Amino acid sequence: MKSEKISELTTNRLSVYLRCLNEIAVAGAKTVSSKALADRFHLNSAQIRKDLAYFGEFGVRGVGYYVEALRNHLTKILGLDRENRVGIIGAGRLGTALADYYGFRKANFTVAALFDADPKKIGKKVGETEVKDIKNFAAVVKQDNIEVAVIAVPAEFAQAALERVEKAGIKAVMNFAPVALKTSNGVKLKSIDLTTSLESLSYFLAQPPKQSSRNVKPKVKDRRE
Amino acid sequence: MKSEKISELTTNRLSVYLRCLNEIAVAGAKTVSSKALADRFHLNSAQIRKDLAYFGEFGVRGVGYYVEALRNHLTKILGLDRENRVGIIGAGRLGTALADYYGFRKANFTVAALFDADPKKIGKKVGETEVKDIKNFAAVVKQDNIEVAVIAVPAEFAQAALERVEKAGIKAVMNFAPVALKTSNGVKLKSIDLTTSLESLSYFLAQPPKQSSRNVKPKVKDRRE
DNA sequence: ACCAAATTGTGAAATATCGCGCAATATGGT
DNA sequence: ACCATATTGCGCGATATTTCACAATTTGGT
Ligand SMILES: NC(=O)c1ccc[n+]([C@@H]2O[C@H](COP(=O)([O-])OP(=O)(O)OC[C@H]3O[C@@H](n4cnc5c(N)ncnc54)[C@H](O)[C@@H]3O)[C@@H](O)[C@H]2O)c1
Ligand SMILES: NC(=O)c1ccc[n+]([C@@H]2O[C@H](COP(=O)([O-])OP(=O)(O)OC[C@H]3O[C@@H](n4cnc5c(N)ncnc54)[C@H](O)[C@@H]3O)[C@@H](O)[C@H]2O)c1
Repeated sequence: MKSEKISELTTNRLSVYLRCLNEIAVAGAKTVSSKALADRFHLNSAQIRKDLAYFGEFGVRGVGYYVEALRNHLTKILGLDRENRVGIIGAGRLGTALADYYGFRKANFTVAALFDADPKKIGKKVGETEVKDIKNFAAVVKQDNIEVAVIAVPAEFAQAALERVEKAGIKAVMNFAPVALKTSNGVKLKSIDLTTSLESLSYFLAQPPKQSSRNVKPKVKDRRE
Repeated sequence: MKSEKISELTTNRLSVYLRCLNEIAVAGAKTVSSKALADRFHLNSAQIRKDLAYFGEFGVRGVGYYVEALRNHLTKILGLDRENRVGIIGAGRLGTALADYYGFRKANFTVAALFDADPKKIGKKVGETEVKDIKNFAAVVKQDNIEVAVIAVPAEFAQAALERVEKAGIKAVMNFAPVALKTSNGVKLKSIDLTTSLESLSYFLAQPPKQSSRNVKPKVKDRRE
């Protein structure tokens, strides 16, 4: 067990490991080796052992990892053992699609409210979730114990939305607007940029990596998608 | 100009640079320096110069980069100078939200068709786009010149969808299902995993970085989101 | 014509991340 | 009890990526 900084690449992988452990648990296996886990993704087994070792010695030499025990550890490490209450800003196509995404619930996230500025949308329900006036954001956050914000408004309003979120004291934000946002200190911002992902695919089609021995054009490396 | 492998981190940044250049062009500036670009994101200017230098010497010493010229170069490098035709598999909440996402059009992507297995959805229209029977996937791909597939089906069907996509000869795929997919050689897969992103936020809330009294010293590193 | 200021392109140093290889240790068979 | 096999934890070298730092250019002022 080290006391080092944990890279986000590691925490992302922990999430993937946990998902996999859940499947393995359902399948009924009691233990799993780093090698067996590694084979499921295209990962190196040492990578997995190292990721886990940052948080403790969970494995048993000669045996592997006890599935249930490791599952519990990862659940706790990732903070999935307590409810995370979420507010989504922007009740548009994306915001409403996210509002009842089962993946939220699975990770112990509950969408407590949607927020919008459009009077036509305010007061409506999306599934179980009510659309509230963005003007009341801070109050609703306080009342409903919201700790996580999702920004799903058009790019030009995203920075303002973020600032509102920060003023309300929220420390974890997921942003879908294709724009670089500036956060204050201590606020964790995770941006998911579809445009960039798309354009990266486009690059691949435009500049396909050559297979031939005498390649002149650049090859694209392939890790970390 | 080097003849090295281009990392995906670089191509992602190119996309961000291009977006920024478009804004700058609208604002009317003729040239821009790597420093000015870097200040817009939280990037090092040398990083930008190096990213660009992989593809040519686009800058002028003492001056910077000509906005229009660089914009054209990046557009071409990223393959955004030609239409990319897209098929979305899964006409559910996410698939339909994506179907008329303006970010697609902006990057010169056109959604040619949605595909679903549900007879109730087949034949319906989502905006301009018709929902077609997934069984006819290969034929529609051929007829409509589809080059990019988006997988937006439940996780348990995603691998099968990918195999169908590969059989149809498609080389670029974006996947939203929270599952590790196996691709054949030469196929570019870009997975966007909301669950993992969410859980990474949860980790941050559960394990807040320690702060020393004077210095804000994040325990979790923050790059590459 | 010359100089100061701005700014690129890039080799080299600094960091960050990954993967090899192996001692340590648990298990099961004999 | 001993040995063969499995498999972890981890030091350390290998790769990948970022940042530094500076010579080389260009521009504009005098
Ligand atoms: N639709 C997609 O598939 C998709 C995919 C990836 C990213 N995005 C991005 O996500 C964001 C939302 O996309 P969308 O397609 O859902 O857009 P949308 O236009 O359907 O919805 C945006 C919503 O935000 C609301 N809004 C505007 N200003 C607001 C404010 N200040 N406060 C609160 N609400 C406000 C609008 O009333 C609207 O309901 C955009 O930035 C878009 O680029 C969309
Ligand atoms: N909804 C979200 O906000 C969201 C966000 C991120 C990721 N995802 C992921 O995206 C995927 C789709 O999510 P969703 O919420 O749109 O689900 P959904 O249930 O609303 O839609 C899934 C659609 O796929 C269709 N489908 C099922 N099997 C199919 C097959 N073999 N071929 C073609 N179509 C098939 C279904 O008929 C349905 O229309 C899931 O994997 C989900 O985990 C969803």
